[in-house]
Amino acid sequence: MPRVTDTRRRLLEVAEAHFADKGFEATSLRDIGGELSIANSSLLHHFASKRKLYGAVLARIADSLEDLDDRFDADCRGDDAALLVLAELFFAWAKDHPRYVRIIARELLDNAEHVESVRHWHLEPIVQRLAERIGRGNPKRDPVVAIMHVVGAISYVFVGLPTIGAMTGCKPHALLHELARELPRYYAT
Amino acid sequence: MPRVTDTRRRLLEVAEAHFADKGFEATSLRDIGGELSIANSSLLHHFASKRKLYGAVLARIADSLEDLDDRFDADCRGDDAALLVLAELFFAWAKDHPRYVRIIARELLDNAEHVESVRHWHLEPIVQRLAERIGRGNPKRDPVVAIMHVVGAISYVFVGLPTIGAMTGCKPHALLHELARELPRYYAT
DNA sequence: GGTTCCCTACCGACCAGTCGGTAGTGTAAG
DNA sequence: CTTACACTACCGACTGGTCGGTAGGGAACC
Repeated sequence: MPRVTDTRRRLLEVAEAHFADKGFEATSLRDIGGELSIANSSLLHHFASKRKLYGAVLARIADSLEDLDDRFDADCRGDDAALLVLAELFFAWAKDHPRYVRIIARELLDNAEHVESVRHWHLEPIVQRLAERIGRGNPKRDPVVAIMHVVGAISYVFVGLPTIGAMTGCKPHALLHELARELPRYYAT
Repeated sequence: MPRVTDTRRRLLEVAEAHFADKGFEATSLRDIGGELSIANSSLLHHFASKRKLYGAVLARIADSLEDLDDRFDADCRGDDAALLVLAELFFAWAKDHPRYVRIIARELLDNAEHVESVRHWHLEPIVQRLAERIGRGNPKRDPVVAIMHVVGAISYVFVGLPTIGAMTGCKPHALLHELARELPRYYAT
């Protein structure tokens, strides 16, 4: 078990930013190391390969997703508006971790590796418990479709925010505020 | 104006598939040409550069988007449920052109170039007319947020379909059918 | 106190391979 | 003869990854 040195932590942070910005393929190890004035050979001393480094980034996302799941469990207790709770919770999570949202979106697009990462994230049980709980509160909606709808709409908005802002002339911050305000209109029981 | 030879058309088709599957960076000209047993230098005879080739793919998407806009104009005449019309129309479009959906999603993620492509697509006036029309029918919703919501949710579902299907054990086709059936629940006035 | 040994962290040089793109040649059709 | 299209043979730039080597800090031994 390797000690988590400071260098390793900083490399992870920089790598996360680059992967979120440009994706796995378009990011070079020299870019990442260069930002911290570290030779790529030194980077490879901390992470055995580019994929391992990427895996470490994905692992942090998985942890954060489990936190989110725990929070949903806590906030949902005795509440039948589970879908709205999920929407508001996921919105807040996306606002806190826009990079994670981007990386997940890229992972969905590069379906070559998605199976691996999905299994690696232990996501199936989370989604299934989610679906079960939401299905209980909203018997008329397909719970899986509802989850996709919530996560998809919110993720897409966060990913496309700068583009959409530039296109419509709206301030990104104002758009986000409006979306948050209107979530009940879409996801109330 | 170059004549649209058959080779050029086929190259465009293959390029589109590769760009949608793996993205711009991860796609090599040799991959594209190889699929048609054409040397990469021959490919570069038809398209002066990789970016130009990608640009040609984007141009086809722009054409298709304008068609979609025209159809929206036609279907919307005298209808105040504009948002639902948009949702159903976009759903059908995405089903017909899943590759386009993926390429647009990638374009949103790689915001380095998005400004260029958005301007290149003449998308601003389309979105603005859309927003105006939808704002008229749904005075209580922010029209821009509503458009993002529709396009985002549907796009994300299409992009993530194989992953989501594998995760939940649902058949992708069934999920799509359910989503289409439930659109009014989310987007009726 | 030295000496020796090992360890982690880091480096520059280098590897084989791939990338987008160029130059020059051949050839079949109009 | 010209034009369009395809080829082979390259090029320089860059990629992830390997290699041998080095600086420095502890710990064990004489």
